[in-house]
Amino acid sequence: MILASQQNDATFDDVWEELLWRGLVHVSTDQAALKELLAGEPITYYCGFDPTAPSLHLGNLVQLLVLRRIQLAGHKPLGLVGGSTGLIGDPRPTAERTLNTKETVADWVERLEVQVSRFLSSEGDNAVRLVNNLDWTAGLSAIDFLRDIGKHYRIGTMLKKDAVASRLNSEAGISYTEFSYQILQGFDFLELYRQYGCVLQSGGSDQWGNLTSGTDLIHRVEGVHAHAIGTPLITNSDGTKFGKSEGNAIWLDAEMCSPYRFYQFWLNTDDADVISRLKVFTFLSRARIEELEELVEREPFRREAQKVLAHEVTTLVHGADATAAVIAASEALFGRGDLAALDPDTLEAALRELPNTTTSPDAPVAQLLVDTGLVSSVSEGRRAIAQGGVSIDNVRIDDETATIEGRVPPGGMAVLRRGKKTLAGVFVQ
RNA sequence: GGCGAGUUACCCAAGCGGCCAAAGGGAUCUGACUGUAAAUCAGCUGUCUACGACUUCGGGGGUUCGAAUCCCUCACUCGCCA
Repeated sequence: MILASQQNDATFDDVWEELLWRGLVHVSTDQAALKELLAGEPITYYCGFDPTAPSLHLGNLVQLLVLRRIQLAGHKPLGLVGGSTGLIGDPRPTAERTLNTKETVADWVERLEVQVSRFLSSEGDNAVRLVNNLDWTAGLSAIDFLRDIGKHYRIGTMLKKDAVASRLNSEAGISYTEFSYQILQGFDFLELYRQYGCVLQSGGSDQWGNLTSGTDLIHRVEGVHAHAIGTPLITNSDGTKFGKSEGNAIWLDAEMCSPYRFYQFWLNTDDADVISRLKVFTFLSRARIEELEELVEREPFRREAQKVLAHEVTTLVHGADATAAVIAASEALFGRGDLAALDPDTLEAALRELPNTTTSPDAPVAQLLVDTGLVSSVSEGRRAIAQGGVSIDNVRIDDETATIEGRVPPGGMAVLRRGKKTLAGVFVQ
């Protein structure tokens, strides 16, 4: 339903021009050749997702949307979930990864496959096809691997890849396992070329070394020029990391990041970033985004662009119904100061959208902060209260040891607030 | 295989027998301002049955009235020499 409403902007010559305008191309192979390729007959292309967690996050969403935009231009996407690469671990610049058990990885693969398939159409001639690189590596012996694939790799080239070089220059060093990662990913591309004629891989620019590993291998073995697109790292203009909220990643899974939090994350986008986010994360037309850009300029306090952004992306990830519910909740809770004026049903629905807890009348406020996840320990809760950062129904709590007695009647409910915008619901028995 | 250096709280990094729950910086969080913004200023930042107690300085063991600090050992990292 949501997929059906998506389309590329017809005012662009082709999808390549649109990708450029949306700021989605940071590096790529031959630009002229890519433009021609994407404007021509349907090609098969892919992007891989490694199971490093039970859910994809916003960084992965960028890739999913790149896949979707190219699919909308008529091309055939392959969604690869890295059942084998997830067992090895892509080298991070800082430190060696901890290996997960095979069972864990297999479980995460299943979860990611479900998520990936949600963002791509599975209908028509260019329906998405899900692939798992474990299928062509599980049976591969170490000897065959070294003879058939390893022989095409030069150590000098491998050492020069940024991911490897930075690790070699760090105290962490790098294991042979992670060092080999680039070969596995290169082999994936070759395998997909052989099986499906896949000639394009997209990924984050931090994956560039792994992307070219594949194009180089295909060229060497098959004599064919395959292509790669590296999307830019999404950054916040204030220098903080994008895609984090209070230090936690924003996950696509509703269990790991509630739709309410997800919506709030987008709503709080900085003015300086909101336009580029609209380009990357929504299917809104160029005309519509330019209109919003003007609104940010003219009436920043209305935050129209942020509202549209939050609405669009939340709908994309969690669906229209969930989005309507979280918007209603947000408006109820942030709308006016007077919560008492809200009708109970609206309030209860809003509180259900928040992290919430049911408690007895003599519960200490500091404990409720912990129960609702607003803080991680009682100490932190007391600290927050001491700093004047905690309120119930917009009445500030000034005593660290306060209980809710007298503040919320038995059978009642209340809004527990920490800071300006971290909220939870409290239901009293 | 040999030798040397190192492993401190979310990150970087001081500390080298008691005055260390551990300097400083970054980051987070809270307050003021505000648009549920940015910038700026101020404050907080181990846990708890909370003016006290308990657990932390790679793991384990030991010396000592007392250890992040000394000794032994294991693991890991970095460098130099083979």
